Amino acid sequence: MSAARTNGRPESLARRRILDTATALFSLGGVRAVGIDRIIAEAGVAKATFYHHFAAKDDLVRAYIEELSKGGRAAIASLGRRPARQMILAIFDLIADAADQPGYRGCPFQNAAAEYPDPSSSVRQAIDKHRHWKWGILKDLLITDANPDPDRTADALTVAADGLLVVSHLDRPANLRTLIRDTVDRVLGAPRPV
Amino acid sequence: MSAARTNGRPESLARRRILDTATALFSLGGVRAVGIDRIIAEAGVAKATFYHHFAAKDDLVRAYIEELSKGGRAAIASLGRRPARQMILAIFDLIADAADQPGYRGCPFQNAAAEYPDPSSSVRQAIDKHRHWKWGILKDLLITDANPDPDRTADALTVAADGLLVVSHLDRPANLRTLIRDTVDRVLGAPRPV
DNA sequence: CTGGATCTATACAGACCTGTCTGCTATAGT
DNA sequence: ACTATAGCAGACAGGTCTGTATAGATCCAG
Repeated sequence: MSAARTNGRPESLARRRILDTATALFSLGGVRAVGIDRIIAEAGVAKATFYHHFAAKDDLVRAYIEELSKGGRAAIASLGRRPARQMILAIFDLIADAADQPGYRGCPFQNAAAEYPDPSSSVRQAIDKHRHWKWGILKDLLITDANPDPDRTADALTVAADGLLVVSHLDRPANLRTLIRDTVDRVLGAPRPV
Repeated sequence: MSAARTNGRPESLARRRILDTATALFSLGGVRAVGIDRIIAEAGVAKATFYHHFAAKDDLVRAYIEELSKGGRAAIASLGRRPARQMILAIFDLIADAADQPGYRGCPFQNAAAEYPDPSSSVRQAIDKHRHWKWGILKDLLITDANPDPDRTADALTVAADGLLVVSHLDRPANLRTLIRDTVDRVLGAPRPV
């Protein structure tokens, strides 16, 4: 599956290496802080090759965002089927999984957005697309769960997810998984343990 | 009041202009994207003067964070006294006030943190200090409100505040004030309107 | 009245950045 | 066999960045 691009040819190996390297470096160090020179050096690729595949750095950044989005979709798809409520909890647990990774630096979508002030930039548009997709996933699960107000509750869950992503990075709470469960329970109105 | 620094002399006018200019430019454009040259140009200050007051750019960034923190404290202090629960809601409404500002670009603390990956940097430490202070404010209000678990609920409110700051910027919901009230109600367990 | 602090103006070093260009090689489809 | 695609290597232009240095003006306290 999916070693192919939109046309028939297989994806270029060099392009793949560039994208993988960029994903690692951007996530760890931020977008502006990582230069093209470093990316092509660590990817083992000539500069001309880079600019053959990407018209400018911003195109790489957009591809990086889309790569992250693809990864997020795959992570959720691989969760398997469960009841809607458990599904939501499993999705939120992915936040803890990410935070457990060494070198976790917070949500890369939020971080990238912070470096692109212009909301009409292609990078921000790619981020918007991902966020809209994720919101739709949550809403669908809430509908399945017979939630009385899925739109509004999806908003509240989005707030919770973003907040947990920020807190998991900046405050590094010891009991993150408990905090996640507690937060989801508060938003969905479940009885909270003492 | 308070035109004085730690020593007896009044705060330097040039330093004040630098800090005001930096606050405006950093908030709007990000930290890395705004250079020293632009700051001193718009502040109307010589470069030597800048480096007389700040040893390096990072010192200015730390001062910028502390300036923002001071502003946040002042904003909360100026709310006046009300019952604890209303106080919490008033604090959260400050998020909507900020989002209504033209050129709002999201929480400047979150944005600055995104540009400083190293948690031990002085910038991140200043951000940590501010976050800890804010958490304490919320906890104290929850104690006053006779909340059964003020620590855990302060965590949940912090999650809510950070999430609302992200969402108010990236999603720009039309009914932000309603979303804020709804979120706080869910976290504190109040009956939600249909 | 003298020395220190504050300030302006400007030039410069050295690093790093993005993006272009030239040359050359190898492979694969038509 | 020809040509388009993909790739490597490296130089280079032109800009921006931080931070330092030089040289002089102003003001105030001891």
